[in-house]
Amino acid sequence: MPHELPKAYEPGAIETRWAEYWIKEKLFHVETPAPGETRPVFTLLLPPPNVTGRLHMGHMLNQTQMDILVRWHRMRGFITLWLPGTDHAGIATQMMVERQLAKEGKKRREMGREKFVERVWEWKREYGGAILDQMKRLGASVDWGREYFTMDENLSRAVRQVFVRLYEEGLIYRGKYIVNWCPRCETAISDLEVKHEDVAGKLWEIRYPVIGTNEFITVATTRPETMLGDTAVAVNAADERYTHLHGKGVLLPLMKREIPIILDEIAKPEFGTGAVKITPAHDPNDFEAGKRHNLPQIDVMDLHARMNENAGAYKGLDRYEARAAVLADLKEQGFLVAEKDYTVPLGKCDRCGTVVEPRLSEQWFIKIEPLAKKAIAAVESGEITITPENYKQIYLNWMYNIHDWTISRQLWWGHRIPVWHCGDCKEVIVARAAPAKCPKCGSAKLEQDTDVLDTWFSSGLLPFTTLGWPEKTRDQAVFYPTTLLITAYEILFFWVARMIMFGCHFMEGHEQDAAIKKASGWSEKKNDSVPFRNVYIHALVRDADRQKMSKTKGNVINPLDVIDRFGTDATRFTLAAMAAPGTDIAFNESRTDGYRAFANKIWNAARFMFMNVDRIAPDLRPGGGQECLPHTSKGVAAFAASTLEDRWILSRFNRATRDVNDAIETCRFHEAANRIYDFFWGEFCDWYIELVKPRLMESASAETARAACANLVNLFDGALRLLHPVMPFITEEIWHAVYAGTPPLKSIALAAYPAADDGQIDLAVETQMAVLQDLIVSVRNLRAELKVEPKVKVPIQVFAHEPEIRRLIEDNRGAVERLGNVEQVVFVDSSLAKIAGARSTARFDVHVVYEKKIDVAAECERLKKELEKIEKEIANGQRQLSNEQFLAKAPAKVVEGLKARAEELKVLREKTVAQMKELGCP
RNA sequence: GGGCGGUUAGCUCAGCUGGUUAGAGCGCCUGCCUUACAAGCAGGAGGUCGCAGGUUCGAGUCCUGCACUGCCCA
Repeated sequence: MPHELPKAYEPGAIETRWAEYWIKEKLFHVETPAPGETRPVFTLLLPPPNVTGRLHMGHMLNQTQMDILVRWHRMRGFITLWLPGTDHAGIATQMMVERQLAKEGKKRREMGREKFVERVWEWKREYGGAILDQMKRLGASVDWGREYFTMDENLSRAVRQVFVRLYEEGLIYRGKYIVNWCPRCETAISDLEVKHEDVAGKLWEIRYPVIGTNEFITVATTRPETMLGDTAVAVNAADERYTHLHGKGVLLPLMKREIPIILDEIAKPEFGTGAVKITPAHDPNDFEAGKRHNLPQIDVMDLHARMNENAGAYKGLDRYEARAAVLADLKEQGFLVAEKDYTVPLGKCDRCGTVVEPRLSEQWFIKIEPLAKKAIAAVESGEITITPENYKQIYLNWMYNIHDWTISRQLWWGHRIPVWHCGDCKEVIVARAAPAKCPKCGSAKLEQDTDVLDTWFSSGLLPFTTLGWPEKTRDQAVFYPTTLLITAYEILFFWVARMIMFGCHFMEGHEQDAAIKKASGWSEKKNDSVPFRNVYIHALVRDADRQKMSKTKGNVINPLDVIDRFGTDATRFTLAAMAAPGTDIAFNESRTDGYRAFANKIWNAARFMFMNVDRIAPDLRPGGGQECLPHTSKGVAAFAASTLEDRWILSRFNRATRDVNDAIETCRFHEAANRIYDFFWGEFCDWYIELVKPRLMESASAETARAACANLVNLFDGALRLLHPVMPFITEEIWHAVYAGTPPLKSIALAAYPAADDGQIDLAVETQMAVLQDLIVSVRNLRAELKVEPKVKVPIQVFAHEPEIRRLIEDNRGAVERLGNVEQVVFVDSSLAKIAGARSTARFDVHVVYEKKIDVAAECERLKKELEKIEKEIANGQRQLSNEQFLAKAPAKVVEGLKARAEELKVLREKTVAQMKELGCP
């Protein structure tokens, strides 16, 4: 196959083609491993995107990181399972479909539950796969054969099972409490779904007449409309201002209702007037106070937060209209004492932004404490690790202060609560399947509870329900606990914490297949009930100005747009390279543009390689496929290092390999990405390819050329595999081309990931190469300074301090001449430091022989600066070396290093001073 | 009110357990179409690491306080 690659890399077509290929070939499908399997396992659950969702940058970051880890493990020979799916997203989906209906002039309630739910399913079938289709563009190597949806029958069955078991264990209860009620969504929501916000508001002081006196008691409130439901006024027992009113009552204005003055801690003497109104049906604190004092609960609003019949004359008004009306009436009747500016904390519905109304209603709750206990233990004991570590404390703090969880939602879309109510005897029946008749009275008049469960209730179960629970399956034995969970901080409580609680509870006693557990490196873990061994929390993606992306601000960056412009690989690389743990990512397109250039660089390096292969050895293949498999091979086995640059690049490759593996292992994606970038561009392209060129030229012998070509191909193959997890598309494309379209495996994704061979790391060679690089850079630098015409080759003089340095330069004079644009290298026997326009290092002096006069003033300026730097460093070093404490306490390595450096600095100073003198610098 | 972060080059960010000379990308300046790549090559300028103390032989890195800034929770 001739390797005719276009001159510039065009990601679009290539990426689409491979994305389709990977799916069509089912490359990432994992069959259930049979008993006796001894390979290690890596399991990852994709945080299920919301079925109504569209891919955003957060997803892309999340999935890029997961895909890097997944591909890396797969290439290292792990049985690697990445489970994709979507979440039914109760409120969001229902809202979406209601909006669709509204356009047709239809209403949910007119339609009826059954028809509505059918309509949602239709919607789901039509649009629900959008986000997963978008994911395919990213190259996420998930097992599409195991895709799930939280409303699937098997997962729904598991949800019912969980509900019933928790109920039987006394961990689910039903009761009338104050909950967060969204009047727009017409449902209760959990604490976590309420977003708090401070807004400018008012504090009103209202006076209530004390019965049997001429006095008034003044209360302060931010919500005057709720006074219609007041059932007491509270004062603090210790507050002497009110001692004389103990035991008395007040006449509630507007309602003309007699209510008591009670003594309760809820009244803080230092706050406002020290007296507070108590509205048990509309405030969580008042609700508790009401219970303490056996107060009636008067609900004055309906589910739309409109005033109801208990609100007397205000019936039918919206809560804010009622507020205005109440205030006007109070003012008119002389009860309004004051109106002050005040910052009011408001709770808003996370989903729709409506101000939440604390509402008294009957709901289902989970008694969370027993579950939380196990979830705390799992993290405290280290059975689950959380990275970065500060999130561990955040998680624990939340767990310690956890409240019971409202799990019922007044929605139609979701898992309907498996509870039936007997129409005759009012018996409550909790069952896995619909009962035919009431077990208590035998009545057949049974009606299922109308509520559904919080979406997070079902997603909290996914780590085990996706593996077949409640059946005991082989999949569970192999893949549970999952290895890792990668997610954003935002859902640490919503999802991560709940998975831990449910996992530790329902999988208690579970044991992972012992051989696989050992092979995977988890022998030391004692608890196999946890849903995952590790949690990695990644940062938020913000816009280039560090602003949080939001639709209202209009600063949302659509990853697919970025992909269209720069390619998936470049976008993935950007996210990887910027993903330092713990800091948010300010997504900057200029970065992506830079990484597109990187892809282009790789592309052109490949073109260079192919150009030579086609000419010199068209039959050449990397190591006969040796490096592809097995997964235990190390280094670049087929590389024949015959020259300095060969030994150098081999050493650098192994070093990079080692660093990259370490970095990925610990989720330091930015380090992995940068390391590969530096190696590929800064070492392989900038130096190795340039150095190897002479051996590939027509003038070289066929044998030499073929050997050089083979090295190039083998190294390139290794570099592609090293890069593959981060840039899967371009690496796949070139890899297939390297094998002329007939690779030993279906995909580079199945080839072995490079492992470092310490035997191929050679520090001495790296040092030698550094000297040569230093020399070449010095020459280029001098040429630029002397303004030598770019095309003119000039001779250089070199003085080497030591014979071995001289030998090194002699042996590689060709390289110096080529890369330094040098006509001839002439060695001299004494220092050149004094010569104007020479460069000196501790190992050599170099002088570019060229007539043009140098700019003395500029050169003096440069030397002066350099001398200052040297002097400063010398002073620093001397201070330390003359300090006995330092000599005694610092590690020998540091002291020796400093001494050696001091020697070098001395030489450098002498040379610099000499040169300045020679130039006649002031 | 409680908790957690951040402040390093013009911009966006690295800098792991304190150790010789603080790095990258982009941008900027100079010069090059050197037959892989102008999405490129070569060279260069640019930082008292927010401020003030402290610990240490040694601090961008650890501790305390302050300033500014962001986020989460109630």
